[in-house]
Amino acid sequence: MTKSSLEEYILAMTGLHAVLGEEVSLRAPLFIRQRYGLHALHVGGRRFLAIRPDTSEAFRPAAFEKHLREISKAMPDMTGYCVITRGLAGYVRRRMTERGIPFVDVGRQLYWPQLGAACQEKVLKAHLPSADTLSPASQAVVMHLLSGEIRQPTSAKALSGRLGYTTMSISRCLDEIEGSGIAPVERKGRERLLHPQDTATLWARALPLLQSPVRKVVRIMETQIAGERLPLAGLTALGELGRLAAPGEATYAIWAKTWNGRLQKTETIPIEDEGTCLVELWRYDPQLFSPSGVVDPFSLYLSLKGNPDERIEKALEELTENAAPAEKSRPLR
DNA sequence: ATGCCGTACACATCGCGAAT
DNA sequence: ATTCGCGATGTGTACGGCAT
Repeated sequence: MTKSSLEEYILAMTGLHAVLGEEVSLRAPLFIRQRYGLHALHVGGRRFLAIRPDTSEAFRPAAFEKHLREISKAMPDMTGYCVITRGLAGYVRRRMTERGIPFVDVGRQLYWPQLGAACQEKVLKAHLPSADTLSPASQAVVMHLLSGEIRQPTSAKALSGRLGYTTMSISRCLDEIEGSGIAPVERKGRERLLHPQDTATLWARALPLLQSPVRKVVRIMETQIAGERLPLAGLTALGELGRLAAPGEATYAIWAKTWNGRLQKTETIPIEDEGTCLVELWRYDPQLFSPSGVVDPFSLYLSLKGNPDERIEKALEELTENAAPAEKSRPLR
C-alpha cells in the first residue's frame, strides 16, 4: 500500500521505475536504528538507500544531517540516499531543498537532484508567486515605493508599521514583489529588506500587475463625511491637479476596510442631487499616499485608466509622465 | 539562554455569483 | 429573496532559527 504509492509517485514525477527493496540493517548506534527505517530503493537501475524517519517525532533537517553522518559511516558503500516522508510541513521541505537533502514527500513534493528531478504538485506558487495581479497589500507596498518614501533598504517589520498591515501580510507582499521582479528584495541574515528603486523603472515594471484601487463607488450625502478629511479622488482629483475641469460632484476615497467598520450604515443615494458626493471604496488606504489631500497620481491613474474619454486619457498620461519621468537623460545614480 | 523576526498553517470575514 | 459555496483577503498562533 504505502510501498506501491511511493513507487507510483516516483514514476509519475520522474518517469523512472522505482522498486522498494529489502530492509537494510546497519551496525549503527541504536537510536539511529530506532529512529529510521532503512530500505534499498532501486530507481532507474540505480540503488539508493531509502530513509524513512519515525513518524512519531517531528522531522528536523539539522538533526538529520548529523544522523546521516552516522549512517554513512556505518555504510561506506552507500551510493546515494533519499528521505521518504509523507505530509512534511512546508517550511521543513524548504529547509531540505536549501540544505540539498534529497527527499520524497509522497503525493506532494519530490526533490532529488541525483535523479535530476525536483517537482512539486500543488504548492508551486510558494516558489513562483507570479500571478497576473498583485494583492492589494502588495500594491500598497509598491505605491509606498513609488512615493519615494523609501530611501534605504526597509524590513518587513518597518513596512508593516507604516502601512498598517501585519508583518505576515507584508512578508507575503515581499514574496510577490520578489517573485515578479518589480523591486529587489535582499535577504540579510534573518531579515528581508526591500530596496528602493528608481521610480520610472518601478512604474514600468509594476504597471502590468497593478489593478484599480477602487473596489466600489457609493453616493452619499457629503455631510456624512464632513469631519473625515478624506482625500480627493477620481475626476475631482484630476481637476484639483489642474489637469481637467472639476466635475460638479466631488469624489473622495476611503479604505474599504475603514468604511465597513464605521460607515456601513450610511444611507446611499441613487442619483446625483444637491449635496451628494461620491466615495470610492479602495482596496488599500488612500490616506497613506496622499499627504496633500489628493490621492497619489499613480493610484489615480489606475483608478481612471480605461476611461473612454480622450481628455481624461490624455490628462492621465501627462500625470504619470510627470510623476515618473521616463528614461530620459537622467544619469543613473 | 533569550529575544525577536519571518513564516507555515489554520481560521475569520467579506463580497459575489450560482443554486434553490 | 435567501442560502450556499467559493475565492480573495487578512489575521492569530505557534515555531524555527538567527543575533546578541
